[in-house]
Amino acid sequence: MKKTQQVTLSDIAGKLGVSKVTVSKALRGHPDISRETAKKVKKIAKDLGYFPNYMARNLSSKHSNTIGVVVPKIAHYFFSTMIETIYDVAFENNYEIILTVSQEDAKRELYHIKSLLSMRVDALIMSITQQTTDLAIFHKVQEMGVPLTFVDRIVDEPGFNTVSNDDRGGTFKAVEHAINVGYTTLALLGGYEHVNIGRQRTLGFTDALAKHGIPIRPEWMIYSGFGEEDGYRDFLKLCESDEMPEFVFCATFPMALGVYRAAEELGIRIPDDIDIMCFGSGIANRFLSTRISCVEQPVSELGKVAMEVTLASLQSAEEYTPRHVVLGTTLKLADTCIRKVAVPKKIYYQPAASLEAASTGIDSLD
Amino acid sequence: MKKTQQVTLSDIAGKLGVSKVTVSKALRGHPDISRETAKKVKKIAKDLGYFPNYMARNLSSKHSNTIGVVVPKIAHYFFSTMIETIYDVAFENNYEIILTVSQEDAKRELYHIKSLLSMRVDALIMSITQQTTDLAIFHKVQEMGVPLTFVDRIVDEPGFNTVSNDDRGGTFKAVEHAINVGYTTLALLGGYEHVNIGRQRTLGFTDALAKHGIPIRPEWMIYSGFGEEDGYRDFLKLCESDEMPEFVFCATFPMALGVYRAAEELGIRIPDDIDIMCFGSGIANRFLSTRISCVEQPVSELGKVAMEVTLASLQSAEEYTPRHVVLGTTLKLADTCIRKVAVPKKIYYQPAASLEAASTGIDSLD
DNA sequence: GTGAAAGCGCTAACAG
DNA sequence: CTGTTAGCGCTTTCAC
Repeated sequence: MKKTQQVTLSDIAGKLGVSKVTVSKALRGHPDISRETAKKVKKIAKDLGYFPNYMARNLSSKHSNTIGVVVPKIAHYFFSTMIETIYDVAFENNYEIILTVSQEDAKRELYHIKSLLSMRVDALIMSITQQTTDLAIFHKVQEMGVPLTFVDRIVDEPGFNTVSNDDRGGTFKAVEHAINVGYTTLALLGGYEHVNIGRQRTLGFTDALAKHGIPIRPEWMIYSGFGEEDGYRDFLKLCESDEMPEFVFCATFPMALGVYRAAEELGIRIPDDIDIMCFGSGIANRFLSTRISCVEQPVSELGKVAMEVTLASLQSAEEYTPRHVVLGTTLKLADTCIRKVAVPKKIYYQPAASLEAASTGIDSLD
Repeated sequence: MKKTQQVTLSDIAGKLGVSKVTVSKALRGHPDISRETAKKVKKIAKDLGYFPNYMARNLSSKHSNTIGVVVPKIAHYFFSTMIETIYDVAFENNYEIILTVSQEDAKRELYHIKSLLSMRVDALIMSITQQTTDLAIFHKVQEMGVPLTFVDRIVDEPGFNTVSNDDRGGTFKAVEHAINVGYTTLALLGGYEHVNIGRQRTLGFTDALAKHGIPIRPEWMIYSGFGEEDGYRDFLKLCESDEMPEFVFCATFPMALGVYRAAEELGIRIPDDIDIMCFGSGIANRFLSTRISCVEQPVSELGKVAMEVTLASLQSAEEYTPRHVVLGTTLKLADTCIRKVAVPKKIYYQPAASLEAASTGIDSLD
């Protein structure tokens, strides 16, 4: 479809018998222009249905008033909430957001970053994918003088702003709580170790075990991803081991949901047979019959702070000094890990009757 | 922070001793250029870390390869899912999406549309807010020759593309199902009547009642919004009426969730004491102990079709003929409205004992 | 206060 | 195949 001829500054200028510079200034409220002409200009602009052409404006003014955002997912409680806040803060500050979605695909992420750079965004905010390993583009961004803020899924490199949760400390608190509750055999479903949040949450887990002199059992530390399906699969895998732990910590809420579903299908009761906690929460939690106790992360706050840090970098005249903000978490107890309920079970060492029951559960999985 | 001097076409041209036009063409794979020079150009471009400046490109080429999207919310199952699909289709077609969020605020919506127009998006996709009444801007968009596609929350005006659910038919199916199950006293929580989806779903409801000769009782048609809180409040209001219906249809899933919560707090059992269904679903449904039967809407499909329709409008040479796509829905039965279970109760006509129980429930609300 | 000139980085049209 | 010439619509000097 062919666009209608747009009205331009010159159109207004011609109509009023002034130059387009005057119009441009008038429209932007430049002090050069008299109140009177300004008013006249604005009226005509409105009558003509004038819309400034940002492409042209940005081309000459060298900045776009635009911030590029790259996230792995959007139909996801954590990200959509964070993004919504980013939009709100941007709106308050007259910035426009250009949001792109990598779908957890590093190639697509790279594509979007390049695209955003080509659109000449003034700054970049991103949560990297689980696959991202090549950091070259980030250094390129840095060279180009475009402030870059990592949020939640951060990159451990100097030179960039980072805004994250206290992943390690939060996990530590939760796991220590579980230990205090009385559990001595604890497992971790850690997502991916090569991803920052996975690594940090793992450290929080091992910190707690170390502090309380509980030996770490590698077979109880499982990594396969951060999603619900991963949690589901991890839990099944855990069930195959010779001995079951009393408690499982999941690196994300979706993973815990996967565990929840798997346990339900296997007829394993939470928290009676096995107890769980996780990092973060989601909408579904309110509606579970056994709501999962979790490390509550300040989701909106992450987005807000990321924007603030980014705007601050934009303001600083020359080089910006990268900032690193770590937000605190709080333990939120619901229906799990309230008191010790689990009885250590060694499924595969149990009498035949129980074994049978367990495997029936497994079969029902299909 | 000051941006680094960007490398331009001329830089590459200078380095290679050719003109910038050659470079421009080479980079875009224009057939004019020989394979050899093209290769050389690309190499230097890469070495220099060249990024095309889209502002400049778009300014001269008159289109931005960009589609503007305006939605009321983003941290919301329906919209985030739809948006994700929009992003996917855009990506496949080499379009960039500029997403804006109106937060159900008509002023903000208007602001964003203007902004998008100023960014010279090639087309617009939108779901209007619940407040939107002034359609002037949409006609302006039309005049400017920018294809506009409404999705889900559509506007009943000629000249625009619309992609929506079969709201009326879907609701009809559900309500008729409830009637077939045996219910004769049915209520509707309809959201807002002035919003298209509210109006259509209301029609579906009344259609079904009319067909089966069931009188419409205005006090059982409540409107106050589409959110969870609205459903919650509406249900409390319903409870205040002299007589309770056997069945309630909610215009959205969040509303049904509100009803669910309210009922739970009042000690009213679903579906035993009152049965419900709703239009649409959400993540939480899977985890409810009583999963709500619903009219399933093709959420991703809405986004996909909206994009396709929009792209088609973009392709058509001159004027585009507006298309109106209505997507079918399917009835998805879960744990509600399976069979008639409700016993008509007239709470306020019951013996004192029951009355007391009921009001205790209400008190516990705080 | 106002405007003329120059140019942002790129593409389109045409000429060689 | 390659290059020249003209802008796209706006802002930024810098004269007047």
